[in-house]
Parts: sequence; C-alpha cells; structure tokens
Amino acid sequence: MSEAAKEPRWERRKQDRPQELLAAALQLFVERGYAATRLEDVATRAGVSKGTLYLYFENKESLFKSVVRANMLPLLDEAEAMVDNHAGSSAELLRELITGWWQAAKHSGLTGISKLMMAESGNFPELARFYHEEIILRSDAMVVRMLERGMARGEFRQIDAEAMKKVIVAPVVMLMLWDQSFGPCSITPIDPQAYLTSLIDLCINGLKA
Amino acid sequence: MSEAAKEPRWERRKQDRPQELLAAALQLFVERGYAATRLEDVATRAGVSKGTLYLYFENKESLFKSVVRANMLPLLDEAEAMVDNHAGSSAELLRELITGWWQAAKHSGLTGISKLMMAESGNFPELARFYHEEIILRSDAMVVRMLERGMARGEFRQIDAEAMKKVIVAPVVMLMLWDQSFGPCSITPIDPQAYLTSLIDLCINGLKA
Amino acid sequence: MSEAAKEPRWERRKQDRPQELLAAALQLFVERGYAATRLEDVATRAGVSKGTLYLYFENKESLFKSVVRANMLPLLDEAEAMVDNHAGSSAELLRELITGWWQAAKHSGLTGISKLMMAESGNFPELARFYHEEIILRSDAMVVRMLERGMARGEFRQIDAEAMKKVIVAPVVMLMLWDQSFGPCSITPIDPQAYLTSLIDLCINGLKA
Amino acid sequence: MSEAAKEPRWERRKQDRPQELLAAALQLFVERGYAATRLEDVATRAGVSKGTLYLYFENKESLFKSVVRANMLPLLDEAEAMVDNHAGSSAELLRELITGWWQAAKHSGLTGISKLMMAESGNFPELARFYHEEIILRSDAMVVRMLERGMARGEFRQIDAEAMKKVIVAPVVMLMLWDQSFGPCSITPIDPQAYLTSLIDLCINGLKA
DNA sequence: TATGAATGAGGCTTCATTCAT
DNA sequence: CATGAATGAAGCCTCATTCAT
Repeated sequence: MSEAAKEPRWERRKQDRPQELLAAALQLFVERGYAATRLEDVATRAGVSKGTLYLYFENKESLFKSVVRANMLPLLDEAEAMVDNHAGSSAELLRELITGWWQAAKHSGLTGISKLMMAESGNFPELARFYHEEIILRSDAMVVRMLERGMARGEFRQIDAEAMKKVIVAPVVMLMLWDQSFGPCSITPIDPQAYLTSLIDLCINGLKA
Repeated sequence: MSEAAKEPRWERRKQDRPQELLAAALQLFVERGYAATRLEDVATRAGVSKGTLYLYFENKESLFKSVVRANMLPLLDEAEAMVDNHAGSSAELLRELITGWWQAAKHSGLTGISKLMMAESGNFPELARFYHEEIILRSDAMVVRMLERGMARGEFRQIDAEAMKKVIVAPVVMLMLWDQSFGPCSITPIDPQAYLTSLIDLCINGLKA
Repeated sequence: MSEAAKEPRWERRKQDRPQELLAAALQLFVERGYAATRLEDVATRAGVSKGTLYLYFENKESLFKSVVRANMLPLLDEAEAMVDNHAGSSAELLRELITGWWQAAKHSGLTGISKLMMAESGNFPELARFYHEEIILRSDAMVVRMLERGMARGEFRQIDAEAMKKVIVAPVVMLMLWDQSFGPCSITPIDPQAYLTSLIDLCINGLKA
Repeated sequence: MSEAAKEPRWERRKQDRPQELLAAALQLFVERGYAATRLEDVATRAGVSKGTLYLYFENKESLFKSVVRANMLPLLDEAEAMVDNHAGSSAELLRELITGWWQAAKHSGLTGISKLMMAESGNFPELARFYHEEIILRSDAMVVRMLERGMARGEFRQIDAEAMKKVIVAPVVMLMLWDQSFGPCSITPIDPQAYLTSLIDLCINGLKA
C-alpha cells in the first residue's frame, strides 16, 4: 500500500523513546563516564532533540540511574536457574556457568554497567549499594553454590568456597571490563574464547578432587 | 642553629609542591573520575591556591597525564627482577610474584591508576596506549616467563601460557579495582589475604604437572 | 427533552473556552507575575491541553493583553453614572462611591488587574498606557467631579481637587493590592469593612466645610 | 603622578562589589520583576561578568533575598525615633512623619523594595513574611503611636487608631508604587510635593479634635 | 612564587511554540 | 477543534583558566 510508505521515518513512536534513550545513554556513559557525557549527545544519538529527553527522565542523574537499573535487573535469573537445575558433572556446570555468564553479559548491557559502576561508584553510593546487592552478592552466591555442589558430590576437593568465589568471578568480570575499556582502544585485543577456555581449564584442574 | 630557626619543620618546602599536588590529584581523580574532579579541590587538598597549580602544570589534562605517568613508571622493575632471579620452585615463585605484586601496587599508587585507566581509557587513548605498553604488556610478559619457567622445569603441566597469562593477572587487577571502587563504599569489604591465598592455591593446583 | 440528553451539564461548551482560559490566566498572572506563569499551568487550570491555548490566543503576550483588556473594560460605567446622577449629599455620594468602587473591583477582576499592571507596567508600556487612560484617568476624573460637586454645593471646603484626587483613590487601590498580594499570604489579613469605614470617616471629616 | 593614572578603571575593589551588585540588582528587579531579570544584565550593569556574581551570591534567589534584606533593614529607626521624641504638636508630627517617611524611602531603596514585594510576595512567601514583620508591622505601629499621642493630648478627635493606621499609610505606599511603576512610564507624572501636601491637609483636617 | 578575584565558554534545564494526528 | 510529543532558544550555573598584585 502506498499508505505504508507515508509513515517511514518521521513517525513518532512514543513507547519506544525511553528504550532508545536508555540505549544511547548506556553507550555514552560507558564510553566517556557520567560527567563527560553530554545530554545533547545522548539525545542526538537517540535521534531526538535535547528537550525530548526531559519528557522521559527528570534530569541527568535520573537518566543515569534508570540506565543502571534497566540494564541490571533482568539478568541473573537464567544463570541462577542453570546452577540449581544442572544435571551433569560439576566441571560441566562450571564450564557452562562461566561461558553462559559471559554470553549473557555480552548480549545484555551488563559488561557496560559493570564498567560504569566501577568508575562511578564513588559518585553514586546508593547505586553502588544497589549494584552490590543485585549483582555482586547474587553472582557470588551462585558461584558458592556451584562450588559446594562440587565438593558435596566429591568432584571438587575441599576448599574455602567463600574465599574462592571472588577468585573465580574476578576473571569473568575483568573480561567485561577489558572488553569495555581497552577493547575499543583495540590494542592487542583479547580473544574471549581462548581466555575463557584457559580460565575454565585452570579452575577445573585447580578444583578437582 | 640559626638555620633551623629559618626553616621550622612545619614549613612546606617549595620543591615538595608538585608531589603534594600529584598526590592530591591522584586521590581525587581516582575517587571521582577525571571530569568530576575540580582543580580547586585538588589545590585545596594540597594546601595551595588554585592559581598555584598552574605554576606546576599547564592545565587539567597535563596534570592528569602527569599523575598517571608519575605513578606508573617506577613500578615493575622489582617484580621483573624477582622473576628472572628466583631460585626456588615455580610454585614458590608464583606465590611471591602475586603477593609481591599486590604489595607493591598497594603501596605505590598503582591500584588507583589502574582504576583510573579503566574508567578513562576511552577519554585518553594516548594514555591508554602508554598504560598498555608500560604496565599491561610488561606484567603479562612477566607472567608468561614465570609460566614457561615452570613448564621448562617440569613443575607445571603443559599449557598455553599466552592464553593463561591474563587469567592469572585478572584476579590481581580485580583486587585493585575492588579496593578502589567498592572498597571505600565499604559494603562487605574483601579480605585481600584470604583472597590471594585462594588465588594462589587455585593456580598452583591448577597448573601443577 | 432529547436535547438535554445530548448536552449534559458537565460538558464543557466550546464557546466558553476563551473565558475559562482568560480566567485561569488572570489567576496565575496575578499570583505569580507574567514571566513566572507557565502556559501549561494556565491550560491545565482551564482544563484543556497546552496546544488548545494556541487555538484561541496567538501567544503568551497576546494572552496577557487579552486578560488585561477583558477585565479592564467593563468597569467604570456604573461608578461614573453614580457620580453624575447622585441626588443625596456629597458625603453620602463619597461613601457610596468608595464602597461601590471596592465592591465592583472585588467582583470583577479589577483588583487582580491592578496588581498586575503595578508589577508589569515596566515590561508592557503600551498596556500601562492603556490602563492609565482607561482606568486611572477616568477614576481620577470621577473623583474630581465628586469633589467639585461637594465644593459647589458648599458641603466640602475649598481644596485643590486635582491634587486631592489621587490621595483619595490611593487607599482604595492599596486595598486592592493588599488583597491580591499579602492577602493570600494571610498574615494579619486586613478587614476591608473597617478599613473603608475609617477611610470614609477621614475623608468626610477632612473635607467638610 | 603618572602612577595614579596607571590604575584608573581596571582596579578591582573587592569590598565594593557586593554593594554594586546589589544596587544593580535592585534596579533591574524593580524594573522587570524577578523572573524577567537576567543575571547577566545585573552583572553587566554592575560592570562585572556573569561569573563574578557567583563569587558573592549563591544563586539568583539568594541575590534577590539579599537585595530585599539589605535595603529593608536600616530604615525605620529614624522614623520611629522621630515619633517617640517629637516635642511639637501632633499635627506637626504627622506632617514630619509623612514627609520624612517619603524622603527616607525615596533615598533608600524602599520605594523599589515595596513594589518588588507587592509583585513577588506570591513567589517568595518567606520574604513576604519577613517584609511584613520588619516593615509593615513596624510602620503601622508607628502610625498608631502617633495617632494615640494626638488623641491623648487632645489634639486629635477620638478614632479607632487600629483601623485608621492603614488608611494613613496607604497613600504614602501608593506614592512609592506609582513612583516605581508608572513613574518611569511618565504618563502624567505625579507631583509628590502637591500630593503629600494634600494628604497631610486631609489628615490634619480629618483628625483634628 | 603565590594568591584569589575575575572571566566566559559550555553544560543542564525550562518552557513557549509548533505540528502531525 | 483538540491533543501532546517534539523542538530549540534562552537562562542559570559551574569551573578551567588568566592575570594583576
């Protein structure tokens, strides 16, 4: 129909605006940091004007918090389900947990959010607390459950799971951060596949009974 | 002595000014990020006036670069010497390398610099490259030498040292970042000692032949 | 009747829109001043959307002028007729003039308009001139006629009516202004009845032959 | 000396700045109202740049409050002393009080402040309360004392001083407002001398025993 | 050297006005 | 006629930088 051609690019899609703005803001906040990100750039990247932003977010800080919350919340459920329902060996679970975690983080905005929180936690203590509770505590606990499952089944040797959890999480988080900070800089880019393979190899060998 | 009277110990010596400014700037840049750090706050924390800062540094960017360079340079020599001259077992070397690295980073400003570069690499590509070459490449290479020494001596199993190097460095760097970002937030602070012990335990068990 | 069903009483009739907008605008302009009044608030108070306002008024300035003119025009005729046709004593005329003036001003929007012109005359010189000619000159002249009538009839002593006119008008205008500015602030509100009684008492005693 | 010529107009007089800014702000706030006054215009009129204003006042509202307070406080003492210490007849006191009040108001910034408060009291309730207590209540009380003195000495007839006070104050205040609002508009300017003479004449005749 | 008053470019935010529906 | 999403000019405010002392 010729009518369909009538509404190509000038159509205003009110309901999509917040998503587009959040996506644009996430990119810029991650790239440049909170203070160095200009709202006009966010608006331009979302294809709207400066003023439009204020139809959906009260101010810059509110936009920032929305970016963090929107990208943080719908994330850990899948990984947690995997840990709790896994039927195979603990080595297999560990492998799937790490690779799955990275895949999920890569496709959602979590890699960017992690970098953002690392950089801005000092300026937004409430957000840092929120991030700590929603992401850090939950992912730590997930790893602990995985380790204890392995020890209970006799597949992993006896270790201090509480002390070990962050050691295992750390390389995954670092991969996210490198991906976001030095990745774009593109100096000897890291190969996530080989990196994760080595990590899993080290863990499985380092934990096996 | 009449000289002592001329120069009581509370008097700030002029030649210390740049160091005091760099120290103050490092703290604030790390806490708040580059853009959110006000030069007036840097000057105040260093005990001088805003104008004085410009007697020693051309501008804000120059101060930032000086901060990074001053804290980055005098760092890796000791660790490198340790790797090259170590006489004991490779497990022992690994342990000393990791704990020594953390100690050195903790006492120099490297933990802060690492956080800073992670946050600001997008805004300062030249600095990112400099950091990459001076810190990342050298520390990676150091770890590779350590791993190859272990394999050559039959103490470590055969692994892909190039792929493994970053896996081993990552937890140490993460410890620095946590220390700088969520540490001050003081939500369930991490215990570096237990953390490093677990890391070393994991590595030694994961690498042993 | 079927007509009644077609037009329930809660339905806003289109022809009332301009009046409702003018009324809402008058309130807000008087409360907050011209610059501090937002057109969105005017529209909301009138129960319409922001865009609708522009169907009836060209822009903010045009709305403001319409508010002033609409509330200014239909006012002095009654009072003027009273002065010219009064049959009683001049003291009685003075009493009725003052109380009648206040009543009319109170029930029309003139008290608000007076405050508005006092506040915004500097920003709207043409309006100020208009107000001066339509309100100030005419009411001054009315008072002059009243005074001259009293002197002509030997009821008032000989005074300079031209110089006295504003002295007599001033307390009435001040009552309007207090009513509009500090009235809502409600700090020791003024009692118009007692105030006007004192004013009339002072004038009659001060003018009597 | 040629040296004196060296520092003619570029000399920075830190201590005078606040006064110059307050004076410039008073003028513009009175002319245009609070919202319509641009801080850049205030700064320009004071001969400084936009940013300088913020060295002395926190923000626009703070400047506004400072303007009101600075011009309001040092004002009523003289008039009050006059009422309490006057030795002559009460008619004489009334004459001097009214003319003195006008002179003082004219030379201080009170005429402008009065107009400002009339226009902006709705937007600054706290200031309105402050103004009410510091200016209105005190000047009202002063007039009451004057009236009671006259009645006590048998020079004025018995009246309700409380109800009459505002009637006597009103014409003086109106003179201030006219002076500030329609005065600059310069349409048939009022002659303060003749106006006050008529006012005093009316009062003395209207109050005499 | 050291100071701190002054500057002005630039970012955040508001709101009068437009326009496609 | 009515709506309300969108625009962008304009004002407040911050802060890196300069400069006379």
